[in-house]
Amino acid sequence: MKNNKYIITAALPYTNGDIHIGHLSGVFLPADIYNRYLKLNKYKSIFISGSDEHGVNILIKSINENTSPVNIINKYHYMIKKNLKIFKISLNNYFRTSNKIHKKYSLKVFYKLYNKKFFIEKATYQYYDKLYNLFLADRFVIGICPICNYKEAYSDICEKCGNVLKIGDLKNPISILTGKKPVLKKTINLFLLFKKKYIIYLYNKYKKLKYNNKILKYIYNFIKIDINKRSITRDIKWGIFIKKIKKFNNKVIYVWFEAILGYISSTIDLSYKRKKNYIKYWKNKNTKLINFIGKDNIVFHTLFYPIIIKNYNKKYIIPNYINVNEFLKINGKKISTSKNKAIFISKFIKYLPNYIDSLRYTLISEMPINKDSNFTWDKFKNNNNSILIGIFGNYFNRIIVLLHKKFNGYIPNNIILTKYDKYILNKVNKFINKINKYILKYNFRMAINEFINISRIGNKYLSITTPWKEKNNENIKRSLYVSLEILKNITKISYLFLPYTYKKILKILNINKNNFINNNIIFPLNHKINKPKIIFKYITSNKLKKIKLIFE
RNA sequence: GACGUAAUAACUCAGUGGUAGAGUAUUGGUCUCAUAAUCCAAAAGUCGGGGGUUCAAAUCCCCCUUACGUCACCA
Repeated sequence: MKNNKYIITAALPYTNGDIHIGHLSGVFLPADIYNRYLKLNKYKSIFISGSDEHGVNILIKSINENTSPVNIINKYHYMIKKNLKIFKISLNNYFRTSNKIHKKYSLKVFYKLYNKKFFIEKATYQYYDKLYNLFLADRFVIGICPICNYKEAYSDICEKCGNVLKIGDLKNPISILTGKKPVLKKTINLFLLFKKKYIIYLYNKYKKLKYNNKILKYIYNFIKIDINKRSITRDIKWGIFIKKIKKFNNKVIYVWFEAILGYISSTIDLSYKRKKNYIKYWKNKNTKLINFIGKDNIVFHTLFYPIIIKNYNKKYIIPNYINVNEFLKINGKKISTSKNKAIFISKFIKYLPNYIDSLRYTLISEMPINKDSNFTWDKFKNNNNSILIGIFGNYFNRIIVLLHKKFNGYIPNNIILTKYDKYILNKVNKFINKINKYILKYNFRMAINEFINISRIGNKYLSITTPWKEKNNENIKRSLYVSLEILKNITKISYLFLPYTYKKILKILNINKNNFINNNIIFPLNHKINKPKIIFKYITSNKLKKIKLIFE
C-alpha cells in the first residue's frame, strides 16, 4: 500500500428521477475510472456518493403526483443505487441525505456556525401560495417580463431577453402550482457570508493547486461582481428542519448547504458499516480529496464547502482537485430529467442488458471534458461494432482461437524474442504510460482511445507475423506469445473502463486473483485457456432501428 | 445585457509560432486466424469571417458572426 490516501467523490444526484447517461458520463464514470486506477495501483481510497433528497423540486413533484416526498425519494434512491451497481461504479458507499446520520451531522455543523454568529439575518419578500401554504421558489412563479414582455418569464430571470429580475418586477405573476396569483410575503432568512478576502484567498489557493481554468475564471467572476451572501435557509416543508433555533424552527436548511456535507456523512456511515474510522481521512493533510462534479454546481464545491467546513473545523481538508465536466446532449438536445428528455439507466438496462460496457465505452469516449458533447445511437452502434468488436473483441478472439488451433489452448513458453518483438512490446509499454498520464490528467477520452490503440498494434503485429500460415513452429509460438503479452496488458487496463469485459476475459484466460503477482498477470507452466466466447454482441441495422424506436 | 467557452476533413475531435493530423464513415486493394472482422492505400480541409503583429499564424492581438454556458431562492 502506498502512503497517499484518496477520497473520491461523485456529485450527489438529485433524487427526483432515475439517473441518466449524463450523470454517468459527466460524474460517475470519470470518478469510477479514477478510483479504479487508484485501486489498480494499490493506493488507499474511498469512493463515496449518495442521493440528494431534499429541496423544493422534490416537494413540487410530490404535490404534482399527489404523493409524499418520502415516496418519491424512496422510489428513486433505491433505483439509482441499483443502477450504479449494475454499471459497476466502484463506490464504497452510496448514502442518502434523508438518513438520520446525515441530518444529525448537518445540523451539528449548522448550529455551530450559527452560534459562531457566522450567519446574518435578512428580511426579504417572497411569493407565497396561499392554497398550499408554501413559499414559492422564484422559478415556480411565471409572468410577463417587464422589459421585453415575454409571456413566460420566471420571477427571477427572463430567459428570452436574459435580464435578471428582482422580486416583484414580474407582471401578472402566476404560481405554476395552482395557476393562481401568489402574494408577496415577508420572510426572514439566514444568509451565509462570502467574505471577499476569503474568496481571493481561495482563488489563489486553487490556482496553486492547478485547478482548471473554468473554475478559476468562475471564482474570479465572483470576486468581481461582489456577491457577498447567499441564503441558506428556506421556507418550505421538506428538508432538514432547524428545530433548535426558535426563530427559524419552521424553516429548513437550504439543500446545498447540507448536500455538500453528504460526502462526509456518507463517510461516517461507511465507518459504522465497516467498523473502521474513515473520518480520519478527512482530517489528514496528506489525504487527496478529489471531487467529480458537473458544471452546474461549481459554486457549492469551490465556495460553499470550504467556507462551511473550515469554519466548522479547520482540520478538514479542501479538495486537491475538482474535476468539472460539461453536459452531455442527446442528438444535439439538452438532457432534462424533469422534462423526461433523457436516456434513463433503468430503461437502458431493461432493453439492452448486454450492452453495459458498450455504453460505458461510448460515454467515456464522448465524455464532455472541455465542452458539451453529443450522444447519438449511431455513435453507440458504430463504437460497438467497429471499435469494440472490430478492433478489440476481434483481436482478443483471434488470439484465443489461434491458441486453440495451434496448441490446443496451451500457452507457449521458452521463447526467444526477436528485435521486432521487443520493439512491439516496447511500443505497447509506451501506450500504457500514455494511458496513465491521461488518467492522471483526467482526460479519460484520450485514455480510452489509447487503450483501443493497443489492440490496433496487436492486430498489426498479427497480420505481419501471420501465425496461421507460418510453417516454423518456433515462429508461431513466438507470435502468439507476444500477442498474449499484449493481451495481458489490455486485460489489465480493461479493468478501468470495461468491467464486464474484464471479467469475461479473465474467465476465458482461465485466471484468477492468484495469477496476479505484483500487479502483473503470470501464467503458470502448462497453463490452458478456456474455449473462445463472443465478448461483444453485434448491433445490426435492424436492431438499431428498434433501439431508436424505443428510446426516441 | 454582463461575463465566459468554443468554431479545424462528411461526422467526432487532437494540434498554443516552423511544410495541416487521428479515428469513424466513403472508395480501392489485401488477408482468410477472427463476430462480413484485420491489414494497406486513396480521396477528403482558404483551420467561422475580416484586419493586425511576425521571416513565418490554426496557434499571438483586435473587430465581427454563430453556437453553447453562467449570472447570487433550480439543483
